[in-house]
Amino acid sequence: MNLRERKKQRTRDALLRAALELFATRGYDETTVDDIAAAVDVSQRTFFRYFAGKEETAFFVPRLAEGLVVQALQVRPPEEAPLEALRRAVLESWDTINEAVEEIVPIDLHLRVYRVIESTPALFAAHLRRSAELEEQLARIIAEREGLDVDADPRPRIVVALFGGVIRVTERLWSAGDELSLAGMRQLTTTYLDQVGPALAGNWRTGQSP
Amino acid sequence: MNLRERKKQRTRDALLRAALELFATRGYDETTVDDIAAAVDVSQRTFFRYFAGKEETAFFVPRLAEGLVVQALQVRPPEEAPLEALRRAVLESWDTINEAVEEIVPIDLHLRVYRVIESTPALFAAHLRRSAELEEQLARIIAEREGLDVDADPRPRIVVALFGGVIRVTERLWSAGDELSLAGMRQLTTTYLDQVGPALAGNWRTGQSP
DNA sequence: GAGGCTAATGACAGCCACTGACAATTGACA
DNA sequence: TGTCAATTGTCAGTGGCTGTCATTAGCCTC
Repeated sequence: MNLRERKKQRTRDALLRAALELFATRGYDETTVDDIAAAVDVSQRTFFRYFAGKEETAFFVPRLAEGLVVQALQVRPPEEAPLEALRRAVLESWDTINEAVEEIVPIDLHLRVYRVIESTPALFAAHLRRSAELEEQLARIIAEREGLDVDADPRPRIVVALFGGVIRVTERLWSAGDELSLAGMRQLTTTYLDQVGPALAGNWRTGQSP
Repeated sequence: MNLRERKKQRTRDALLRAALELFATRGYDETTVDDIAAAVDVSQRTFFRYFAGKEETAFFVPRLAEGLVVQALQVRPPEEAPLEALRRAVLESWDTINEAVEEIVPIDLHLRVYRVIESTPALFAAHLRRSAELEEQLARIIAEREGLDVDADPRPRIVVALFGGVIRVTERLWSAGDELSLAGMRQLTTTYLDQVGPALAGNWRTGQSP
């Protein structure tokens, strides 16, 4: 990589980290693009040459994570039931996300930013839209695994929607609590996924609440 | 209602209809607030005195519909299982939405706008966020019906997430097709909800696809 | 290693959503 | 009818984002 490329890379990384740091400390709405550019000492115009918008910086890590989940699901053995495959794919991807990102964005910084995403309406909305797109991809993979036509059979999308719903419920709970670690998230996710069966079983009022 | 109030009401309605009409014909991003204000012959500033933002006009009907769903769920007999109650509440609310809105916004206009919502990234994201908030409300009602603490027991939120997921899958499919009527939506919804059981049943590969 | 080429940057102007402030208008009501 | 308050228009400004064009800076060749 020549000097020019290295310089670009450094500018991009600096902008990214400056943006995330500002979001985490000051808040998303309270951070202007000018602030970010100023922190790296480049013009605002340069920022927009590296990122399509302010939002894009906030979703840098989630974007990588989504890619990992898709990859992980694709290599799951096809004998696994859909929900099982999804569960393992997600848990697996969290094991690898750390090393995949740490050098560009410290994972702790991302966890702080994640809280901002969940608590900033504009970002939360964008997050949900991204999740919807990811779910569409996952549904297609599941359909393929099962040898189904995703546009003719609703079951793949339904299962993925259920799975995604549980994940989102977990994310909300996790980001609202104070156990902000990957381990905590992992823990919560498994216990919540274990509740899917009970939640869909007949009568709640006879059993015991967890 | 005195003259002043009537005038305000007329301005509000005119802005709303002008906005929706423009969105439906020209597209959301291609419509500026100035366009909307000009169509009603008021200043841009006046538009913002009636609506918090451009987005708000697009979600006028969905907003009413959400209220109807909440109401409908609240009066469902508590013996009904959660999914059954949700299903009936939604179908019921669609029966009433027509008369509740028709005089302000023709339902056909809304259906055209709904397509725009689904196909415009910014609006779709906002739609998902609104849905998330609605689901939170529904989960609380379900929890209450079942005598559970929504923050201690994940099951209400999980069931509602599943239900919401199915609804969203149907909405997408419906808005992508060309059967743009309430009846069509209703039809799709019931058939999809009927697929929840099969989707969660053991092995897909043994049974027949619908 | 000087000079030409191209990619990256900065500076500037402009659009659009949205907001605050203030003055002008217009309905309400005594 | 005149006073008061609510509604509106105008203007100026902020922030996200884009197009344009001149300038700068790394790259590559002779």
